[in-house]
Amino acid sequence: MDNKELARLLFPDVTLTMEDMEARYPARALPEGACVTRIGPSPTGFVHLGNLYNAIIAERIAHQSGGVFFLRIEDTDNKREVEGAVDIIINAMGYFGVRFDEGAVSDGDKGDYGPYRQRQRREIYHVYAKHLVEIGLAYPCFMTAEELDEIRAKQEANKETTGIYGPYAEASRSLTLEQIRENLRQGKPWVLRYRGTVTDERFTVDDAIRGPQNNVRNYEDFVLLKSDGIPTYHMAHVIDDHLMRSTHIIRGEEWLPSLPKHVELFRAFGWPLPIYCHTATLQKMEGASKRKLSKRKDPELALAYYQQEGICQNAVWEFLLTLLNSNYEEWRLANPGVSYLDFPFSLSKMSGSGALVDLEKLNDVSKSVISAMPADEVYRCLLDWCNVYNQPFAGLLTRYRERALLALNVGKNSAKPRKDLVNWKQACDFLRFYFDETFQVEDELPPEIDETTRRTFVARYLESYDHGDDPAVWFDKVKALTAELGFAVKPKDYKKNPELYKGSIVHTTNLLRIALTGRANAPDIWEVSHVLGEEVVRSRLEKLL
RNA sequence: GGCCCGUUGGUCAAGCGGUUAAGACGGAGGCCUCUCACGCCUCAAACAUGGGUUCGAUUCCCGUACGGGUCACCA
Repeated sequence: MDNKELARLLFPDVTLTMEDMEARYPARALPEGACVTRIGPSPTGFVHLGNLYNAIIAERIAHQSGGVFFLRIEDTDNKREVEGAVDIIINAMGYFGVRFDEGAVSDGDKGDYGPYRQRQRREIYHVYAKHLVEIGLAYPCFMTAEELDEIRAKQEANKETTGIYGPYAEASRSLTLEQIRENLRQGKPWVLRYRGTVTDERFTVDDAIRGPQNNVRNYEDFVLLKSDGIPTYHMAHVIDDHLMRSTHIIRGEEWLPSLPKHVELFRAFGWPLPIYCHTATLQKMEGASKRKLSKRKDPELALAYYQQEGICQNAVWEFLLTLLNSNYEEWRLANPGVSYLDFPFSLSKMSGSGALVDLEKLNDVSKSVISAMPADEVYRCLLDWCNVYNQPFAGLLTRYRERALLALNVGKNSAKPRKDLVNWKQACDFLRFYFDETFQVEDELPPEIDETTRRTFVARYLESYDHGDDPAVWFDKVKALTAELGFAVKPKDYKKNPELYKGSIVHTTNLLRIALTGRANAPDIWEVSHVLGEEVVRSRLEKLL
């Protein structure tokens, strides 16, 4: 068989060579040690946490080393592609603060190593496909789906390893040039297969996360080009990451089993292997066992879920960073107020086993993150979110901007800042009482206070109320009034001798709190009063007269 | 089923031959306190299992069990 002739027959349009490709995509001019990484999502319309998880690793590795991080759209499967999916990916990544240096952008490409959409790289792949045919490492296969099924059924019946390899590839491998020419002339569909080697030979690849990975050398005649001329993932990965000069391949562990194929191809082309980093799969608890997060059953897997819930972008990063590098929390404690981007991220600190996504933990991280953010930043984020998901509230935030900023600042200046806000959705609910439009009395007034006492208390409170009082003076007045009406000023006194009092200061302050906020659980009364302003304070209290 | 990866408290995890086996979330109790939140203190809670190697194994090796992944013209 004349391989050169076969190559010309199969790829008549290919005129460029591998050398041309090398010239078009030269090695990147980057400082020593700079890493080039990427994410390669498929445009299925569904972006999940795992995508972000891997994106964060790749982004950190690249930017921490002064390298390049890019976005490549892996759209080789046109059956799964969804309209607008590329924008969904770009927007979701953008929402969570993942910034690309180059790659696919909404209306095209940015960068010198494109195209960054695999379907547009068809000609590039064909150069390499042709080369493999020329050197006898690839051949066309005309087997139909039915024939493939038959082979599989036979293998299963014989308890043999399934797939196309060795003897099962013989029929296709041994087609003569004439037979191939004839098949092509008849327009029979074909795929290009790699010529595997059935052997016991093993090889070891060092995974940056998992250490040495030992595997049997690829024996399969796996598919390189599908019948539409588009490559499979295996082929595309090897060629793209070589030409785009990726130094680190960060991808899920589900790729580990196909590593032999990739190593085989890198060697066939004579290229150096990139550094593989196979990440653990995010898991979730189901009953008593863990399982992989699935997009069908787990809404919290979709990045869109975090957007809808209004989970703060920084919180998601911090949360994922704690999963990725266990020393992150320790570092954060030692470095409050510093950007998470300053954290020295390390691949070797990553665990090879799957982490469980714990929403409780996320919420805890989230509370701390928001609590540490300055009020104006919280305001900005909250407003951004509301503009999309809660427009009425966005209107209030805009109309009462000053008051909202004050409200978001409540408890912030203390040594132990409050952690009232968990996410933007919950924040809208929490902040409702600051605005008359959304204020409502949700809790019962304390039953310890009868109606007459209530009226007297409120009337006297309003009489002596001076909006200019500082917290200490204000509280002294409350205490005096509380005592005067027969309530214990110290809750402990009441606890000890309940018969001596009508109730305690807990009840009188709760009366004020509920009148002002509608809730028994709310921040400091004095602070709230000063956010609301004297007019609102008086009007809300007067309703109790 | 074959191959691959993994296994420290409920969860995330530190540990890298000798430790009272960290820490965080969650849980329980307490303190602080005008409620709540915060903060602080205390408690309960773990090395899957059987063999080796070793003076000594959570740590190294092998088997077993369990969990996960993968076996496509999907990525």
